[in-house]
Amino acid sequence: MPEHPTRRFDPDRRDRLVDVTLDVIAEHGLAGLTSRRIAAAADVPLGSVTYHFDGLADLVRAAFARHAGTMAEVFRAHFAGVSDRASMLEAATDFVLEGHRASPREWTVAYELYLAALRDPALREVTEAWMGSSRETLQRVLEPDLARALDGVMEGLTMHAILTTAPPSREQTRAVLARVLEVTP
Amino acid sequence: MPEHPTRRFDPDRRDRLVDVTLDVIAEHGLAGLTSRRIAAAADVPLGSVTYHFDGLADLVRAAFARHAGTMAEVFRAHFAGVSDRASMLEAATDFVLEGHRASPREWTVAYELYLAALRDPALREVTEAWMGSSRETLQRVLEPDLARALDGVMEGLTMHAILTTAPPSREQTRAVLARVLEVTP
Amino acid sequence: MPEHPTRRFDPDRRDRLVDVTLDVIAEHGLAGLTSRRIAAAADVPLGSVTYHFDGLADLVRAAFARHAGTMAEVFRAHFAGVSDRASMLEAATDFVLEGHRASPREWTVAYELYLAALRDPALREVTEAWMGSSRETLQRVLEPDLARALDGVMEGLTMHAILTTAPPSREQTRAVLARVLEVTP
Amino acid sequence: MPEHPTRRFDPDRRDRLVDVTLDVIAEHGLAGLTSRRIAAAADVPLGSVTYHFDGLADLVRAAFARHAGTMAEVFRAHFAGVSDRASMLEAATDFVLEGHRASPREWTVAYELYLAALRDPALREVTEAWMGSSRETLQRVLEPDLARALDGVMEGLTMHAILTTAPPSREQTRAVLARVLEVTP
DNA sequence: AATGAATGAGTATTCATTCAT
DNA sequence: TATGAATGAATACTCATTCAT
Repeated sequence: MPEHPTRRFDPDRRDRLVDVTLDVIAEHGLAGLTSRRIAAAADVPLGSVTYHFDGLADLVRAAFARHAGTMAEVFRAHFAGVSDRASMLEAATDFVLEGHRASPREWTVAYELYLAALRDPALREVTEAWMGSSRETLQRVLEPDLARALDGVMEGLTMHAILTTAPPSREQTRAVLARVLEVTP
Repeated sequence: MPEHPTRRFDPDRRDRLVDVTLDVIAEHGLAGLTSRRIAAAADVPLGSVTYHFDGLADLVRAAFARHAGTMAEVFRAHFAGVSDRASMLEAATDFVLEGHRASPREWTVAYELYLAALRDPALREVTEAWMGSSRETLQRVLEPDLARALDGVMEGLTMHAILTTAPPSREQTRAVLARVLEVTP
Repeated sequence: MPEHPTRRFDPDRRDRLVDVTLDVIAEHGLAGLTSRRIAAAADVPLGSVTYHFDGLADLVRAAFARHAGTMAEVFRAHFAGVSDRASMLEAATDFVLEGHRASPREWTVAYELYLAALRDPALREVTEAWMGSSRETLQRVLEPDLARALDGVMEGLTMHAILTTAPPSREQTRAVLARVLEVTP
Repeated sequence: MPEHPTRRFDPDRRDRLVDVTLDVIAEHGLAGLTSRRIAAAADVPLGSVTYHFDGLADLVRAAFARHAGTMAEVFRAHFAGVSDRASMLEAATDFVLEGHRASPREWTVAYELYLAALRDPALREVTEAWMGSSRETLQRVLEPDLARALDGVMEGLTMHAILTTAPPSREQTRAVLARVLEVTP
């Protein structure tokens, strides 16, 4: 008695493959991503992967695009209530600290995307769009140069927080962001 | 007609394999790193790779360790002449701008290392040591918290500069670093 | 967004599949013949191939049978006006020269059929019938042995003409056929 | 106890793969040629095929080249003792009759080569060289035009003899060749 | 009657690693 | 000491065919 009694109808499969691909990238890295692992994680026969996508690269692009879209939306939502620099400071501080605490998986995938984008122009479009979206979000309150600077600074602080075993304190993070934003802490 | 005319004496081979491994990682990513590519790039027989190292993972660790060591030393040298916050500002600004201009290859490899370290504890030691060295360098002039903050900020600005098609201007970079360092620009 | 806008009524589809199969064989060879290529070339959904035929082998047989039938009819028509050896010589000369010039595609398919027939008895019937028809056509004017000989000789000359980059001249071809037919040129 | 006790040294393997490839082509046709079948027929692990050759196409080219070379040499040897048209007639008659009787396998492979050459320029070189060699052999005794004609005629008669269930008689074959060669039978 | 989704067997090829030489 | 030949596991991908809809 087979484990999959010939599942003939599964309309969300394409979607699930994309999600599962991000899981596999998070766990094994792009270097450890294989069709087999994806198929196994999605509980789907191997041939299904190349049936739904034009090869693994195509699936990877779809997955990264979804990830970037999700991340951009999370970013937008996180800063939705911000109306001035003072509240921006609080939101940015939270973002860095929560970011590395609550979603290391997401950041790991994001860094894989960054790296892959250096070699794949199609992914470059994804990262560009994501960056653009982030800056737009920040520019609701900040002038362009400052938005860009803050974006870079948050990125660096988050990254270091994720890479370090000893994460920074809230005060440290808040203090440096306050100076970048020229807000008196 | 052998491709390798029996090069029997080649004492630097182990070293060269390590260097060449970094080249291959820079060009093809960790995902595209194979023993065969390394051997070909080093103009060395395939068996030589697993003869000199206990498998590919071992060679990768040696390569990343060398890379981190080199980068730490470059960092130390770059900030060697810094004696106060004002000169630190200039050095940091140069570092970010030159970094993304002059050595995208090195940064690419560094990001590969960061990601790989998330999964390989042995590499984690390498990144920790590197980070420690960087902070030590900065702490010659800055108090620990500020050193740490500057390190993260520089990382983020460099990374964004490398990922973006439109790099930041020197003024922008300098301005944000000045605020982080609390130096009047 | 379906690629095929539900073409529900298409009575000639079976026929078209047979024709298109010959096209694909001509272009990619029997080794490169796949259901997918046929479906794509016929602008028909993949399932349609195995819906109308009992598998690919069945379709291939139908296609080769049609090809042989068409070729036999062309042959018959070409020699329809021949009434004696002299006019046979002209017709045969034309056949060899036009054959390799005007329809290399058809000969290519024919050779694929010959080879496939060596392994598939069902196709053997097709080639036997075709050969029989050809001889019958020639025997309208020639005695059996000569008909058979001429058939073989024309085959060989056509084949060499198709395979060679430098095709033979009309005079050469005519001269050798004249001797075979014992007609004073 | 494995059937292959890790056979580590087998210097003729490359050669054997080429020979075995011709066997598989003879039995299954180019359409039925796979690396697995070759490996199994050569009693060799699968990876060995692509270790010794740059892909299956490369091996196929090597195999066809060897086949053509062998066939050309057989041809040369067969006609070595011929000194005039009369002895040429006998040799040619034997060639056609023995050819289809003694070596249908060889001719099958040859026809596969002809077809493949229509699509692969590299194989075209092989067939051109073979044809050139054949004509050279015949031109030792015959003028160029006649050599060419005889070559084509023998090809056609052999082919028909192989394809037909009822082979031609020696008298028939001899008679038509005599007329082509303008020798009184 | 017709098809798009699905599948598992099969494809060529690449891989890190082993080991007889 | 060093290597080229060798291997079997793994790779991505294609295939003819099935079948629920």
